[in-house]
Amino acid sequence: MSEAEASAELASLAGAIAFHDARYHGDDAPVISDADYDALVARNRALESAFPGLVRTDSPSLRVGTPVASGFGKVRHAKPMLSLNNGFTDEDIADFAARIRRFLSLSDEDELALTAEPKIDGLSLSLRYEGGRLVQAATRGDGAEGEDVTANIRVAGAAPLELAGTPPRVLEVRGELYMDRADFLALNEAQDAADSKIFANPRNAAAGSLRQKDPAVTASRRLRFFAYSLGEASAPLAATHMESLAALGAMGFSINPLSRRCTDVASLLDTYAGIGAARADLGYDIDGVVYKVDRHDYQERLGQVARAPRWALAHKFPAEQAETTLNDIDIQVGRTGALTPVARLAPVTVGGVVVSNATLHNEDEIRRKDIRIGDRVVIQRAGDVIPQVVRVITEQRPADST
DNA sequence: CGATCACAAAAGCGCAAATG
DNA sequence: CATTTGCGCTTTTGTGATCG
Repeated sequence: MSEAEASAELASLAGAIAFHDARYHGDDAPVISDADYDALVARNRALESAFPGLVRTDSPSLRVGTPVASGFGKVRHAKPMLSLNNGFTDEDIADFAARIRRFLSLSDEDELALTAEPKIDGLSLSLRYEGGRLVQAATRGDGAEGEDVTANIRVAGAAPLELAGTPPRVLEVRGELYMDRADFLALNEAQDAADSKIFANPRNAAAGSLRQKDPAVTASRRLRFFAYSLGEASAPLAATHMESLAALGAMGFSINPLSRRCTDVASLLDTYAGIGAARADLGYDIDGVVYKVDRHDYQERLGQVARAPRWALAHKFPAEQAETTLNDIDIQVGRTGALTPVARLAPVTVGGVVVSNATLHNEDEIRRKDIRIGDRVVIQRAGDVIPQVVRVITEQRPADST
């Protein structure tokens, strides 16, 4: 196919898809089947990938709310949803603050206020309000495009459908959807009683509840939401992060009560220690503390690097570790045919979750750590999910067992 | 020019829904 | 009813760019 032919077909596809979008979204009266629509979109995508130079500025693949083959629609975020850089040591935190001071050319006398707030272990959402009313709720997705979960958020009762006071015309509120530990345990008891599947942890339970096709199921789950930042806003709420949070609270959102404003690194670390000490009693899971530059004008000047803002840092809690016995090593065949060795472990509790498998990543990893069947090993949960073998403790091994 | 940094891609787990 | 697919979350890894 020539470029000219491709260009002409892309033009006609753009027109056709726009027409059907309008029928589907605007009047809720589609004139072709979903499958036929999907075929148009797929054709458009195929042509675009064959002729990247021909991607139109009005390309359907770039548009908001383009429905996909099945499940939830896609939503393109007005502003990208970023992730956070991580820090682990006190030194990382000091470096973070120093880097910001340097970037902003602040003198030692200039105040640099940073906020500290718990990093909730849930899923981030972007809630879009127009005229004070919720019009769209979307998951983070890859940061640029997420899933439309509006219908489920409407019934979840976690965030207001209508904002109190006089909100800006357009306001995107971002925050974390999560499930309380108590609600998680109660849900699992109910699931158990009904012979249904048990959820592994509150985050997965929240994610699963949100992805329900039937909003009635979502409505029956107790989901909660902490607002922690803004996306697109037709007018700023305040000049600082703390004041923005207060404004969000006044509009009807839950705001995490442990957020603090600090003016030096020592008090950041104090807050971190305090939140860490309170962690077990919070009622919900957190996996660290997030520091943010308080002043919005500073935030803007700092901008972002890669997919994370320069003005924020996640101070992670140390990974929880436990000791157990390596019973066996299996080779697992992945979806793409990749081979992954998996450690079969004597079950052990790490961070409230019973772990019996851990990834060994690849053969080199096994050799490097000299891991063999029968070893006593230390495992840890990296991040949230994947347990891994950190090191080998004992040297007592059955002969020749790799 | 070697070492570090940034970034994308790939992988795993748990889940829900689609598929066969 | 079992398998596959796709998503959210996270880390690892390979590669390319940049810095000293």
